[in-house]
Amino acid sequence: MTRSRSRRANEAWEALLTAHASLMKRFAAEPIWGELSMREYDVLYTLSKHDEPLRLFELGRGVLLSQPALSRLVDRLADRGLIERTPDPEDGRGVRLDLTEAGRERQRRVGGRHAVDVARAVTAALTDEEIALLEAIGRKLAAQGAATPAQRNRQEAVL
Amino acid sequence: MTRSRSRRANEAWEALLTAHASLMKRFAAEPIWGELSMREYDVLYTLSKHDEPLRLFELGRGVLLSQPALSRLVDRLADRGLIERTPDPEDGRGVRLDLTEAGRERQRRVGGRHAVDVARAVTAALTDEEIALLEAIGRKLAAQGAATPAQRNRQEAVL
DNA sequence: TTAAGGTAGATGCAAACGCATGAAGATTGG
DNA sequence: CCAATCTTCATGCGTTTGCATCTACCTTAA
Repeated sequence: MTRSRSRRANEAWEALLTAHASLMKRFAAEPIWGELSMREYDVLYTLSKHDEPLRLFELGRGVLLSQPALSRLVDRLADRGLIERTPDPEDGRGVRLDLTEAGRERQRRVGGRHAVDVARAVTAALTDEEIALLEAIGRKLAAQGAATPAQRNRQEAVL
Repeated sequence: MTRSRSRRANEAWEALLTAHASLMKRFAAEPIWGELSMREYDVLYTLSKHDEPLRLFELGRGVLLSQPALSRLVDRLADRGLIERTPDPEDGRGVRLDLTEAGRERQRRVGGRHAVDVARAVTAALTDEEIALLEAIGRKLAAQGAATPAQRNRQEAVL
């Protein structure tokens, strides 16, 4: 019945969490980051993946950080000249974020070294087939996480 | 050649990161946590998995947190009566950490609700086979992360 | 035995975070 | 058209984090 399937789902999730924590520690310990924290790098990397500037809230979808924290993280990166912040002409509330040339260059430098470490760790642990499966499974899970934005009006509605 | 394999490894890792961030946000948004942060819950959960008390540094292996931060997080949980902290009789430097009855009870309560959410998300996204694969792959990656504790004496040794 | 070096955990302090809230532009319904 | 509501981002403030460092204890080797 469902019992076993739920249990297995939880065990798989725990395995994912453990893998995440374990490898993140490993990567964080590598002497490749320079002045960047991993979170800052994550933001630079996300921006580097997109050609058009991103809105702050779009950036927020990919980053595990509260909106105010992200807002200030972007502040700092802008102060350091790695990110350009311009008001969105199509939405007076919004901000358009883009890498500066220095930011793009910095991302490439650090990203190149980091990619080596990632490849080393992942290929050492998994076969080609497992790597492909991990990517497919990760995408499915990510899609699931993004869905169903909210339906929590129960408790509040009652009071 | 190695090129493609490295690239695939990086894409798989990115998929894992995205899945992690996406689902963590989802779970964090659930109204099940009460007075606990997810990090605090993580510590309670880790302790609940072990019968004997854990050392602080053992706890640290599973938690993505610096040693001082973990030390103080445990402080707070002890102040709240959820964790018991006793000096290790076999190692004068060490501390033995265990859940109090209140801590165990709190973990069970929150953990039960959380497990439901995890199962819902994971089973909605994956087949039984994928769930099994995710668990196997996660364990392999975690083992890889834990291995090779350190061999960074190159740069330092040179100077 | 004891000096040198290593490991476990705690603490001072500045930086970063989350929550609550605010200001301002967008959107929607009457 | 405009009031009410929602969305986007910023800011005040108390809490938590990380880095550097310290103390205390363990281990090793001479």
